Amino acid sequence: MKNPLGMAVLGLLLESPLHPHAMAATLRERGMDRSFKVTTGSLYDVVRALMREGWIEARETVKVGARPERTIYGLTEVGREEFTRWVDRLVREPQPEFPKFLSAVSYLGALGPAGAVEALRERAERLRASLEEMRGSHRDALEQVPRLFVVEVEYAVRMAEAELGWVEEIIGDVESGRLPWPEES
Amino acid sequence: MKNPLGMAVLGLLLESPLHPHAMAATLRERGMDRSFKVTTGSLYDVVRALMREGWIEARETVKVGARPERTIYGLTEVGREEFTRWVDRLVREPQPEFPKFLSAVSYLGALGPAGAVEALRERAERLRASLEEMRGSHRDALEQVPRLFVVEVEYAVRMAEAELGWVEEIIGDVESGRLPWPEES
DNA sequence: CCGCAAATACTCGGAATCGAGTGATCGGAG
DNA sequence: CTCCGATCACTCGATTCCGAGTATTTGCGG
Repeated sequence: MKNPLGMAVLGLLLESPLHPHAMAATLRERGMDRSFKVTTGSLYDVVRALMREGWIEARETVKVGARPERTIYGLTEVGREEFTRWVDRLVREPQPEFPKFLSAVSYLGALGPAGAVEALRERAERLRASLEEMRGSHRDALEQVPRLFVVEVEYAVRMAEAELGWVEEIIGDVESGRLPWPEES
Repeated sequence: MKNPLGMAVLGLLLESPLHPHAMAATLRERGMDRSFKVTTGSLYDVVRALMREGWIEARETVKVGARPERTIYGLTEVGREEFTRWVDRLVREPQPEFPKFLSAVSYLGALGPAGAVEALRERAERLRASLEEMRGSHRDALEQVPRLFVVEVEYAVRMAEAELGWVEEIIGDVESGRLPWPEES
């Protein structure tokens, strides 16, 4: 059980039993798909895995019309405990992450000074747009629910701001020569 | 071709032809394994994929003693172009990322105010340690190579600082009641 | 000169991932 | 009342990922 989507499922079932499709729908409705990569395929795999571990259980299988059956899953006592343990662990222990931008920056040299500035400018632009959007949805959400339920957006905003700041600084450094390009290329 | 490790391979071959094992060794030596997830298994898959695309080619197969053969790969003209395109694209377009901490923070509520503060404190501690280490290796590296080749560490440091700042702020907010826990839990 | 840890170089198969596909039902425009 | 697109609910298999395993060789402490 390494897929964070499993954590999201447990978190949802804490409130009430659901069937997989409803889980995906709810996660998307609440904008949690910004925090979790929720793809249908993986979802069903994850649910099966949680069953195997005994953290959730099938409550009932309902058949409406001739559609595929909906199996409704609920949390077990163990699942409730594991959920907390899971959150706690991920909060406590920073995991090594490999964002694509980090990879790309490692080879920034390949773009040449002009190309690098060009590309970084575009990134900055896009970051500003995405920040705008995040701040908007955060404001909206705050009118509906307590702040605690939106802290993850505050975190995302903060990180995006930091990245934007760094990108702008590097653009400045390249243009001013504080970040020189070693000969050729 | 989505695996960033492919980009790292192209970047290395830009300098000189290598065999897979040497690629892994070089990447680790240079500390690039902080930017790329370099696992042997994936490496050989990635090399095969790059071959399929025609971005690299087998140069020679050397047999030393009774060890497994080493196949040495070199960049093709297409590969050289694709490398630049790849870097450019990843710099320009922010990709949606799903760091585990973001997932965890979404369910911070589950820990209760005291538990959350406890866990966040530990994270802060670990972040400070990891920052210390990154700053050290950045200083060391700067004496060996031009700044351009270490910008990715500057980025990583900046992001870690931002996260630490946010974590400390949230701890303060919980303790001061600026981030209240909605009833129960 | 003996043994054993580290380095060399890769293979293999199980597990995880995911998107495209399937086929049914529902709502509503005409 | 009938057609069509959206929604419902899930399955399937191709691809990717990766760690454990294999088998040799080199270096070196005693």
